[in-house]
Amino acid sequence: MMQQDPLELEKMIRDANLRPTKQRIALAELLFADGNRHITAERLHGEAMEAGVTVSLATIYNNLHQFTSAGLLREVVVDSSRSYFDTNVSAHHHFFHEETGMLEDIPDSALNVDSIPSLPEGTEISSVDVIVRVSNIRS
Amino acid sequence: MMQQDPLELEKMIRDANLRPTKQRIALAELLFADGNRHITAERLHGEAMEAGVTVSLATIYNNLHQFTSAGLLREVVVDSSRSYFDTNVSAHHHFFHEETGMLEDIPDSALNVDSIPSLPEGTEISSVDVIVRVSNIRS
DNA sequence: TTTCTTCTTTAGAAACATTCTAATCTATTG
DNA sequence: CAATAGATTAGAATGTTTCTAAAGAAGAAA
Ligand SMILES: [Mn+2]
Ligand SMILES: [Mn+2]
Ligand SMILES: [Zn+2]
Ligand SMILES: [Zn+2]
Repeated sequence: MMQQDPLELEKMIRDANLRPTKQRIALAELLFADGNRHITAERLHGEAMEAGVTVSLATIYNNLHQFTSAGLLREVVVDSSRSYFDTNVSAHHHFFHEETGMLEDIPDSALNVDSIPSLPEGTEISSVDVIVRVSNIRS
Repeated sequence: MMQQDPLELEKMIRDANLRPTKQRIALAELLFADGNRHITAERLHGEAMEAGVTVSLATIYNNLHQFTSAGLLREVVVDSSRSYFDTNVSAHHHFFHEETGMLEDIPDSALNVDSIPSLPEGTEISSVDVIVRVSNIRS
């Protein structure tokens, strides 16, 4: 994504059939203005507060899901107690830092999933998610 | 695992430095007697009730975590709202059926993760998890 | 077996992330 | 501006998991 221009963000929001409200624009700026991000609802809420934007948690969740439906975000499942949202919607996989809870992209070119086996009868692939869980080397 | 003999289950429990209580043995039977399983806490609780074993949810969680610590189970993260426990602790990956929430093993031989990229500085791999999410083909 | 200690189970409360409700507010359109 | 559809919000509710503290059961010692 990597948009900075508020006008481009507004266009992006409109193109998703959403109204460019104050809150929505502010969240889009936090999410998309500075390159790729992996963020939880709670952290986005915290950043909005820090940025002086008062926005409720319900609105955070509403917008994260609406952006996800519009294909502007994807949800990454790495933790059974929290949802992560990824501004990089192109094909790629992740390192998950177990100590910090941080997600880091693995470029698609750097990891090959070969020979996916025959799928269960009557099903089609929805996505293939690879999570490489890493932890700090204990000395 | 695939043990059936209650005595073997008791030995397994003792080897994990746990006491073979009524509840623990009953849960071990449900988990390990009939081959590999992928199960949530809530469903295991339901099965215990059906089997006539009264056991609290707290005990279900206690034992799932204790079995996991002992290497008898592993936790599989596929859903940001529920934990799945897998009786197959050998290296393998999973199909996740999005409609039903069921997990299915992919034999390790049937899927290769090649060329794992260089890890972030100072980290080591804890695990590599591949989830192939599948859904029913919509006709 | 009795006693002692440690581990285990339990009900219920608490924690926590997420979703829902329904009232209020705002953007858009005519 | 008026009308409408969409958005935001506080707070309640939900669902899963964990915690607390008390009672119960298992193993060890005598
Ligand atoms: Mn969600
Ligand atoms: Mn857990
Ligand atoms: Zn990513
Ligand atoms: Zn499995």
